[in-house]
Amino acid sequence: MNLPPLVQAFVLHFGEMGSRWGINRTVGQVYALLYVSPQPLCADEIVEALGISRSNVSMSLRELQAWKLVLLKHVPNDRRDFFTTPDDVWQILRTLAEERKKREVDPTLSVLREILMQQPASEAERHAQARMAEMHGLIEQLTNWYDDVKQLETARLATLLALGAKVTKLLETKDKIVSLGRSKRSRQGAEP
Amino acid sequence: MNLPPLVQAFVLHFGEMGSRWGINRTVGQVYALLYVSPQPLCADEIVEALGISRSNVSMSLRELQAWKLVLLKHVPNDRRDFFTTPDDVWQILRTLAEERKKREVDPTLSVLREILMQQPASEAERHAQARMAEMHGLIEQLTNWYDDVKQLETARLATLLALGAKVTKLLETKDKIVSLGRSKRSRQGAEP
DNA sequence: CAGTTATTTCAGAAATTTCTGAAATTTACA
DNA sequence: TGTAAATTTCAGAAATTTCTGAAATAACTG
Repeated sequence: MNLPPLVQAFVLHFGEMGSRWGINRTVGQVYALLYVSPQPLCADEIVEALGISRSNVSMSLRELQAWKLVLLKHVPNDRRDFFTTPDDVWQILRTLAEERKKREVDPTLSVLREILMQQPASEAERHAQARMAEMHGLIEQLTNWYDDVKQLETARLATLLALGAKVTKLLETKDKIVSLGRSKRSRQGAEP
Repeated sequence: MNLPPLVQAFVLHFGEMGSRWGINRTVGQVYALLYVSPQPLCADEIVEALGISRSNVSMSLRELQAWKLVLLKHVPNDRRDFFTTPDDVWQILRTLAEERKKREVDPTLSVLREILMQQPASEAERHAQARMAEMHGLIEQLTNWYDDVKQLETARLATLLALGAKVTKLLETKDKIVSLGRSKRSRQGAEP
């Protein structure tokens, strides 16, 4: 690996973290490298920087593109493919959330729903279904929130984050606001 | 594997999902089994239900206990250890969030901070640092929000979720409320 | 205490994942 | 077109992770 020390530290850390996330080490490193690179890189530059095989780079890039975390760029008068990461970190966060939801949360919800449709054949199954219903309910609440919030522009999202828990305090004392808020949409009772 | 079909479907799905999360298949299955079980199970019951070795069960349980996702229980007049999952799904969510933060987010923040302290030795390093600073800022905003929100009791947390994006809409039109909320900068601020 | 049961540890086997080099395919342009 | 550069594919090698059985340890019981 042939990188400025400071970049190397970052790339190595991302590699480690990658493994914890089911993403593999190399994929994590490639992403990290592109993320901090001042300009798009071509595959051979990645090979050079990380000291891994050309074919491994090809597969890692394909994976990252599937996640929409890395974009193909073309440089004029150069046949090679170049790659970058989107540069708005908030956008990156959105993409990550969306893709993880698609791959992990949605399939889980659909398995749960499927199971919950079935007729329990024993007390054990009845209890299991009740537990799964709790889990299903929780995930549904979370994804409803997510679906609602993901459409906010960055500035508003930042505002919402900054506000944090204070929101509920406000609501408690000022519940006319609640009813005002509820006029638009009706989800779970927000009453104290 | 020797389980009611409906439970088996759930256990298998959790096993699959486990792999995607860096958690291994067996650990996921053990968790799922305990989650839906009407009463605590001992290690041999898990061996029996999942058809895996006793030693594998022992290691999986140890892992789950380290994550605080599984608790040791004792049944009167029985020397064996029994295991359950906490039954409040919201509590489970909190635990999961807390542990993942501890293992993944905190170390990343500290690596980033460390790197950002250093003097860049080139233009490439300078740019890399700027990118890392953006990432650091984003993570910090998210963790601040999380630290704020995690202390809410379940009912309030549910309220906040139900409200979703509507919060920011409210703020826009009624920004005197913002300043009211902001008067107690830190969390927990009890309001008149 | 001796005997019994329960649990953990750990070396190596088995399974899975990752990575590579060579070959095949695609692409661009002369 | 033909050809050379760029990229992808893929079979198997290498590395890593997971799992097991046997042995060690610990915990209880009579």
